Order: sequence, then structure tokens, then C-alpha cells
Amino acid sequence: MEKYVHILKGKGLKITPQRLTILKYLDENRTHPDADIIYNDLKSMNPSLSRTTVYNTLDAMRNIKIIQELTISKTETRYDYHTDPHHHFLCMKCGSIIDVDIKCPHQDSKEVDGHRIEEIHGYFKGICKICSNE
Amino acid sequence: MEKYVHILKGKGLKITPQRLTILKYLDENRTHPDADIIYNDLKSMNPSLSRTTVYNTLDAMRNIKIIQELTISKTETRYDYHTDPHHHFLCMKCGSIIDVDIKCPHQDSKEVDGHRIEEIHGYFKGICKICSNE
DNA sequence: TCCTAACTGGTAATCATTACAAATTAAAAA
DNA sequence: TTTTTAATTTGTAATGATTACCAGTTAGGA
Repeated sequence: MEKYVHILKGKGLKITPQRLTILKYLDENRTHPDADIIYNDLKSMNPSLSRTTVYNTLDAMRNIKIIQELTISKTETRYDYHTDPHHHFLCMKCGSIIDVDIKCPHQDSKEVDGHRIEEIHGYFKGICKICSNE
Repeated sequence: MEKYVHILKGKGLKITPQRLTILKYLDENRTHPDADIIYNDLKSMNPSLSRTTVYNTLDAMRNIKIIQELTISKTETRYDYHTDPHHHFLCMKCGSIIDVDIKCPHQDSKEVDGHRIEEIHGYFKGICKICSNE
């Protein structure tokens, strides 16, 4: 848990039990969950947790860039504990998001056509290996 | 207008005035509009047009792949008349989506890590050239 | 011209996310 | 350690894009 305290402190965020819990959850669940899944999974162990806090916390952590928002799915925002740059595959059948580790020549670009880049997202959509085999 | 009749017929969609109007609009407005903007822009000339028809039509045209859905923005789905593959830049200040014509080595891939690809999206987010200069 | 499945339009429902305000708490200052 | 204050948490209500539903209309083949 000291690890998460350190990460938050380093970025100037106040340490709260809720933030530690959510950050730990994202670190240990690399399934690209959405806010509602995070809320429901943590609710049982943290009965006072509020949905709004989950949203607020995710937003705060996105601001300091320790997590990343994925807008690959049309219906909900999903979250990714931010480490090395990588692309994502969304299965249009089962809805799971899978990391794809491919080389992208633009991954470290700071601008395109004069526009300043802050985030780069590579999204593939299709049918995943498992769903393809029925 | 014959052009759009031909496109729809070729894909087996029924020809309706609404579909022709919406397809023409997307061809002539490469601003990546969302359903609401399309609805409002066309409503004055087509008073009987319904919001539901706009959604239905966009969905039908996406199915036959003559237009593309962009999920780059968190709040709404935006649409692109589908031509050559290209990536997109979203300005986080003014909200505009700009085409970026860069080479991507994965643009024509049919699969990654065994997962069958149907769509490829390259999204850059940041501050556009115009907003950067205040 | 007739027939039928497909399409349109209007309203109501859904659902993720945000707004708001009162109560609580982290952590800096005394 | 205690005090103080701004930041955070929580629950509820509001928002807004999208979808569901269904009655009425229409495209286009027979």
C-alpha cells in the first residue's frame, strides 16, 4: 500500500482510503474496467463507498496521468493503469478489451500537423480469438 | 443525388429521401458531426425529419461500412464519411476533430495476436494549432 | 396496382455521467 | 497535540445522448 501512497504523494494528491483502494484495484485488475464495475467490486469491502467518489477519483488520477481513459467503447469509459504505451483491441462480441503490444512509429510523437499531442490511442475493433472459436 | 442512390443500392439498402439527405450531408460536411448536429442542420429544410431516423440511418450506413463511427470523444459518437483510412486528432479545447494523414503500418492489418480486426482507429488528443495560438 | 416488409416519426424509457450541497476528513499551521 | 481550512466524500437529483417501442407510412418487388 506504501507504493500507492508514494505515487499519489509524488503528484500532490491528498491520500485518502478511497483513492488508495481504487488505485490498488486498477493496479491489480488489468481488465480495463469501467467506473461501475470498479464501484461494484469495491462496494462490498467498502460499504460507504460512493459512486461519485469513484468518478471523482478516476478523474483526479487521469489528470495527473497515472491512469488512462479508454474511449474505445461507445457506451462507457474504461480505465487503464498507465504504464508503457500500448494499443488496445475491443471484442465486439464479448466486450473485453485486450492489450496489443505492437510497434507504433507515432507512439512518442509530440505533435502532428502542428497540433500539440497529449494522448495517443490505437484502437482495433473486431472479434477476439476466443469468440472466433465459438 | 444519383451518386448516393447508387451507393445505397449497391449495398442493398432501400432508397429513402431521409437516407439520401443524410448521406449527402455527410459527404459535404467532413466535420465529423454527431447525430444531433446532423438532425438540427437538416431539420429546417426537412421539417418532418425525426431524431430517431437520423440514429437509425447512421446505424444502417455504419453496418454497410459507407460511414464510420468515431468514439474519440467521451460524450458523443461522431460520424465520418468513409473513404481512405486515416487517423484523427481531437482538440480538447474546441472539440473539433481533424483528419491527420500519417502513414500507419497497421492500417491494413487483418488481425493482431490472433484477433480478427474489423476496424482500426488512430486517435490523437491534445490542443489544436488554432487553439494553441489563442 | 397491390402487398408486405422495411422504414419513419414521436414519445417514453434507459443508463452513464455530472451537478450540487451538506457532512466529513487530510494535513498544514499554530 | 490541537486547531483550522480547504479538499474530499457521499447521496440524491439532474442531465443528455441513445435506445425502445409502436402506430402509421412507404419503397419496391410481384
